[in-house]
Amino acid sequence: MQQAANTARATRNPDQTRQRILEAAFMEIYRNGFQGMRLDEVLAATHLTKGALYHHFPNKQALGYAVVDEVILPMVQAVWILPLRGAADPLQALIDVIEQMPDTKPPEMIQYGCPLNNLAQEMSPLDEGFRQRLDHAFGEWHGATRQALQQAQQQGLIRTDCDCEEIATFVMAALEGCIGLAKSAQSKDRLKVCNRGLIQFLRSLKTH
Amino acid sequence: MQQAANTARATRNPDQTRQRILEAAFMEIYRNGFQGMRLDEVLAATHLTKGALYHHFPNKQALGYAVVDEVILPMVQAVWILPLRGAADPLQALIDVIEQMPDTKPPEMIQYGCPLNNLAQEMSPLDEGFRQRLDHAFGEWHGATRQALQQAQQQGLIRTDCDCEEIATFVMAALEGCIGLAKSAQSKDRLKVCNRGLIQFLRSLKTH
DNA sequence: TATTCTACAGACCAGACAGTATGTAGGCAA
DNA sequence: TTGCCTACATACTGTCTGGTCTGTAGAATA
Repeated sequence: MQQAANTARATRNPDQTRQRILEAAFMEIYRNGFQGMRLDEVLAATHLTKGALYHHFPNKQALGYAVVDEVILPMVQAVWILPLRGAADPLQALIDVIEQMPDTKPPEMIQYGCPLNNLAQEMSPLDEGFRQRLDHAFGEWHGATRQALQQAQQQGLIRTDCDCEEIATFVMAALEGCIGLAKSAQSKDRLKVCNRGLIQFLRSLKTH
Repeated sequence: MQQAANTARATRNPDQTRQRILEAAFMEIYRNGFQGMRLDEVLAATHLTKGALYHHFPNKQALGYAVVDEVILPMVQAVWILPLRGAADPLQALIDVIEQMPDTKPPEMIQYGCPLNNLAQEMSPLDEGFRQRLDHAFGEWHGATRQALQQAQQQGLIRTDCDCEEIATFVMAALEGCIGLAKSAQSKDRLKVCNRGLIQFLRSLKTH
């Protein structure tokens, strides 16, 4: 039995359909994790059906991979990488991004944490495909942070004995830790307190 | 139909049976997350059956709660809290615990991360019962860390302008972040690099 | 206009999985 | 010894879920 389904179907737009699926899948993964994501929920959110989903993606895993590549990775670039580009004072730019985070992205960030880290923590030990994609995103982020630190170092803003590579790694880890702890407490205050510790660390790198 | 099951069944020991279930459930949760844990796998690991499990626990959720209270919480105390008790130099004791971590607890810690944080990240937004129990564990840990810092402060080992409460929170967050990043990379080296950053921060608190 | 292909719709299926219902053997009390 | 309760074993069920299969309307093509 076949009816006209949802009365008015706009002219075909497969790219947009695919994008809608990706975004709905992202939200489901963000809220429930990849294993917790139900394809039926994604379809309900998009008002699509199995046919559409399996036309665009061969299976659940491929959908998950696409969410990482096409949603999460660009998100990381927008939030953590672009704001550092071409900053006059790279160290201050980094501090600013961290300081403003609690207020620029609530309340989802507090409630559900960091999409990148969530998925990395869940899937890294279970699926090498996920791990590599997520680790690649961390790599991009790390590169941008390291570059900002190195520029600050060249400008004489931070001490010359700082290992920017190492510090960039630690900054990423600390940031994810702060977000994670705030999520555990479901408290924006916790995030602010935690971030203050990180900022204190960054300031301790400054040449006095 | 009833047979003697596994030939020799030791005399009844319900407490031990319960403990075996708890430990197997912990391992399953540790590896796959709570949502990913399959009761059948727990039973296979313990060579028990549904009857035993549902005799000791009313449902999967209750089993999860018990794992937090009776396995994970004691584990946190053993790893992060007891080593700080009664240390002559509390700051150094803290640094030691962090520094030795990569070598005292591999390779599971690298592969699967921190049981406490894993579960907190997965379940905090989804189940308030989990969240409260896990947040309580973080609270215990935080208290011990703060106390160590305050003692160090009273001993004149770290600066008086340090907010020990705040720093303890950040130290926990940074540690979980380091472990998480190492897990994402599946690399012990990453953990060492990351921890070095944290230790650098702790040393920066010292009175010079 | 006829044909073909794309982009879906919707019914269906098989396996997995939490939970239940029932039965029973061992130990303890009386 | 009898009766009872605890500590399990085992078969079973309902539901959820990823995935498949078939069908079809619109657009492109010839």
